[in-house]
Amino acid sequence: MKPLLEDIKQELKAKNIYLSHQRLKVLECLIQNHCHPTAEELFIGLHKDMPTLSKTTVYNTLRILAESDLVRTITIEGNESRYDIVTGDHGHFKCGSCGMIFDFPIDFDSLLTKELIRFKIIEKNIYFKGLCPECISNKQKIK
Amino acid sequence: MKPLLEDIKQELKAKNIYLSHQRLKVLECLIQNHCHPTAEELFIGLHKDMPTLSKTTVYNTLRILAESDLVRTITIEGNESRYDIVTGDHGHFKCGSCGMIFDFPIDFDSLLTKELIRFKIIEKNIYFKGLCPECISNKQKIK
DNA sequence: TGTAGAATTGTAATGATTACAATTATTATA
DNA sequence: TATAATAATTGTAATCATTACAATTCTACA
Ligand SMILES: [Mn+2]
Ligand SMILES: [Mn+2]
Ligand SMILES: [Zn+2]
Ligand SMILES: [Zn+2]
Repeated sequence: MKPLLEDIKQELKAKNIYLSHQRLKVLECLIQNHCHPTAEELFIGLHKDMPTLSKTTVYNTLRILAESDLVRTITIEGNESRYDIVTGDHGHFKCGSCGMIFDFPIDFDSLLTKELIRFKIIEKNIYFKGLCPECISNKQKIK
Repeated sequence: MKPLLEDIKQELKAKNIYLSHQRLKVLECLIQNHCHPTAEELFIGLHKDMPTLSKTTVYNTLRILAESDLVRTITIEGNESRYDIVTGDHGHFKCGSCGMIFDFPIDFDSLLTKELIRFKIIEKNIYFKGLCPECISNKQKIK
């Protein structure tokens, strides 16, 4: 599940991708924050300790990591991409009230219907929208 | 599954949404083309017969229809929204070679894990990416 | 140490979508 | 039917995430 930085470093070396200071910081941030941040959020968080960091570098790094399958790009909203260091199959739930994104497990085998038998599946994505338990109970209180 | 224009007209009337000429044409186009078009594609297709049509109207119409749950917004790529007149639960497969988007059935009950038991699910989305049978066989020929 | 190649940076460009104000169409009312 | 109020459409400008690009800086290797 949760990947270790050391393992990722190994994979990067194996794929001949140079691990610069900036790239390392982006990776660390993704590993520590499983909140599926946007590029902007990553930039803001990293910029505090790295005032010279460029937003372009954040985007470049995320693209390289995604192309190497070390990061998964999540598109839920259409006007923003989010990034997930957990690349294994799992679903995402976005709460429409607080905006939080939750992971949940998925049995992908049960999804493979006969209609897809002749298709080659490379990437699988599932996301739900609705209300998280916290926000549901908050609404109850207001009533 | 495939909705009829008459049924949609009824629903619009029930929801007090005025069915203008432009909105009707957008709906007709979505019903006739199950290719999950973008707003741009809809605009180009409709503009031939309706030179006065504005792209803003296409966007406005799609937003209203989506808010009324008569159209489903599909975000697969992140830099473009696509629209589907079929609002019932089903999955989408996008071929990375030809770009076509295919529908496939989904057993959503099998997705409801205990982790989501306290969440209120309002919208469910599944999309896969990969290669369609046609493009797979085309690759074989090249070899 | 010098140099070629790669990474980073800052800025400008792109492109989808939205905001807005003016115009046009529809509906309700007299 | 004429009039006024309301709603929809249109064209243009603005927004905002992302990308392109050229200049600068860094890294690895001889
Ligand atoms: Mn996740
Ligand atoms: Mn569909
Ligand atoms: Zn919530
Ligand atoms: Zn294909």
